[in-house]
Amino acid sequence: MNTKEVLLSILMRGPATGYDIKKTLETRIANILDVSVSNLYPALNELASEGLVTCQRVEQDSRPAKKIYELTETGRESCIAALMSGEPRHRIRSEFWFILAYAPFLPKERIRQLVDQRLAEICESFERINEIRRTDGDEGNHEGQSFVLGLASAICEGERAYIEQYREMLLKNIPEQAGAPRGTVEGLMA
Amino acid sequence: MNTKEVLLSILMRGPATGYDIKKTLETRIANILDVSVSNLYPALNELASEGLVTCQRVEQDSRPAKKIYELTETGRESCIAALMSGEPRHRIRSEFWFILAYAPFLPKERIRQLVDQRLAEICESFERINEIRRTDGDEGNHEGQSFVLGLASAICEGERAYIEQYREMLLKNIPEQAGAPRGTVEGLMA
DNA sequence: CGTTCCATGTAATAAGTTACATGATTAA
DNA sequence: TTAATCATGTAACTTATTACATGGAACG
Repeated sequence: MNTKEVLLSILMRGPATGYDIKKTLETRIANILDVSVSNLYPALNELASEGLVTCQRVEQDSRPAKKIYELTETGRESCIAALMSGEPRHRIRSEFWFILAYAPFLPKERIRQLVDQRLAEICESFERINEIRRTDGDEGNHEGQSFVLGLASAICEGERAYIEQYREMLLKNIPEQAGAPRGTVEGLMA
Repeated sequence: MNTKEVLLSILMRGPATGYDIKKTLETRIANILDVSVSNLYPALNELASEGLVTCQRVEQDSRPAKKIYELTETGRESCIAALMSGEPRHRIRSEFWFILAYAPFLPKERIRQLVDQRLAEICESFERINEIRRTDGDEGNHEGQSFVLGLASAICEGERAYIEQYREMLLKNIPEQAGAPRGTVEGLMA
């Protein structure tokens, strides 16, 4: 599943400008699927030249001109075909978790800083998600959307609760100064 | 944080062969940080030519020769320096969640299939994590390791519970046949 | 007077993915 | 006999990241 398929899926909900899509990627989708925004405009132009979307330029006064992208019938079919085949992957890439697991040789102060930073990040996404849920509450027609927002929210809450519960225990077991590693990878694999 | 820094961090726990590291990436680390394994051997060779690790070739009978990589003092310092600076990112890339949120226009049968597939995946990682925790239980010296495994396990359990609780509600709201999209992105952003 | 919002892009480089390539041993 | 484990890599291709580039309007 690549950027173009993501864009087509978003456009299934209706026409939008690049900027609209960018906002959607940064607010709604960031909690769910981290996509590179910088590739947005080139990708939209490619979709247009492939005939999967149409592009209509609209002049505005006292604002830059915008381009409204809309799915063509081919684009709609192409999107559905892509989402019907292929198995979706669920990937986590948490440098934070990795460091906690694989770098207990760092000074305690650094670990403490990382934990607090992560807690702050979780609170941020938690509030971002709940803000969206509050907004969506008015309109009733977001089957999958509200399911997934609830899911993301539940996971944020779970991570927060776990960290707060075991935070002190983790820090207690780390020496104040940077320590030496112990054991070998072979030992760990045994 | 790139592949090389991940490799250095793993080698902080002791010398290992490429294959050892590969196994570690696939079992322990896969739940935490999804890294490309294919880049492993080239990256190890680059680390060796940069003087951050040493490489010792060991012949074996009735097995292919292996190469044991070990951190140099420079490599150790370089690893700590990298992990002390830079802010770790926590990214989720779930095509599964995205499809549920942005593609309720897919046929119900496909959604059902995706949900069941995800549930099976969660069970797998849950068991993989618990297997590792059981193994680690014997040795006592994995401060961060057990913290993070507990965290990953708690999140798996949270996701599983949420999906099982709301699964039927989600499916009930999706029409049997592929439906039309409604609303616009602008509407959703309001 | 500085920052955020709107609105669009390009270019260079770094990284990740997929497929290819080999080959003996051991357990089901 | 089929698959999995051990053990290493290369090459081509597709993505992602980072930095650059512009410019007016609105808000505090």
